[in-house]
Amino acid sequence: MKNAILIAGPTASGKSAFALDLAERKDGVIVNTDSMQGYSVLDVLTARPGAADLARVPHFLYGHVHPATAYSTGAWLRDVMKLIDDGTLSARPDGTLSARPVIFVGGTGLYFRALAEGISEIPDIPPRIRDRWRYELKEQGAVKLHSLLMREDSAAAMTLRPTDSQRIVRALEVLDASGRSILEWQAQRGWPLIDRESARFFVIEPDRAALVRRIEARFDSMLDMGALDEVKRLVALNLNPDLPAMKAIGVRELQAAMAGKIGFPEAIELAKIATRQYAKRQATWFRNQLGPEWQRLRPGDDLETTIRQLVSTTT
RNA sequence: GCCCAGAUAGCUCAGUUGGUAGAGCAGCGGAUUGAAAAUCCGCGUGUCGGUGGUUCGAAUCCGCCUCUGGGCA
Repeated sequence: MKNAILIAGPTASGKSAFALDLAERKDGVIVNTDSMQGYSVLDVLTARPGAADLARVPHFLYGHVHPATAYSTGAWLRDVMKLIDDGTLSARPDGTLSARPVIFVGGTGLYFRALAEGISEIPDIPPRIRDRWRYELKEQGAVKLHSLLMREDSAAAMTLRPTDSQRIVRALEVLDASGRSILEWQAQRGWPLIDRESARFFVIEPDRAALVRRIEARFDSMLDMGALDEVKRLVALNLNPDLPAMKAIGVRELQAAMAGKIGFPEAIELAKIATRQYAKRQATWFRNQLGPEWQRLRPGDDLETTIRQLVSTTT
């Protein structure tokens, strides 16, 4: 896909507004590049674009997955591929097809990497095998599973810390399901879905202190917008608390407060802290994992000028 | 006013019989190939309330002062 525009940024950095403004002026469409905004129910807590935004510009892959589903980088990539292949992203309301600018916006570094650099082709893991290893993790703990991996696939084990539960489980389930080491699979690099030459890469890097202020104000407004009811609706689904949607920031905290385990002021403070810590991890990823093709938008940079240049250069 | 208990990292607190201090949380830095808002790693950031004294040496013992709780009036 040619002329893609990628916009990455930490939570509450204003990237969605930037993308919306740009999409509207370029007659473009927006594709979600965030692991949490794909889930339905979590409208408020994931700061998903609201009805007014959706009416201005076509948005894709927002709220299209039920929280009972364990969505993933691979599933997202397949969803994007489908949108590209079936022409959905290029279609205009009048039915004509022409190159419509596609803007990818979100905060998940791994999704951007998969999109722009590709990800190794690895077969899907049957649910039975996934569940088995996650069960073993709970039963035995990460260190024991790491020892097991060391016996079965020592090369992979040596690239992982014995405490890194998630990657250990991943290595074990890939070996179990495919009979081959995850390292062998990963040795074959994937292909980017976008044409890198014609793409534009932007990452918003806000001042940390200013971002903290925005995070706190935004969580307060989420409460005003019904975050508590949203958590109630999610809890009513009675899902496994290990599911990714259940790990959205604010869910655990507000749930604990509603159950009377902690006070509401404390829950709110904890959620704000978790959001700050998340923003910090995002900043670390963007700072160190994104290549030189990414244009860094620092505080004080004029986004309006950036948008004008984009509008005038590419179509 | 008197009595008691406190005052140590941004916060909550440890600190043995005197040897210039350390935990948790917060914070900062880093890793990151299909649940990534996940998972994991590293880093202590200090006028020990102030002041005078005892001592080779005081967060620690003594005096005075300041502040904060609680009690008695």
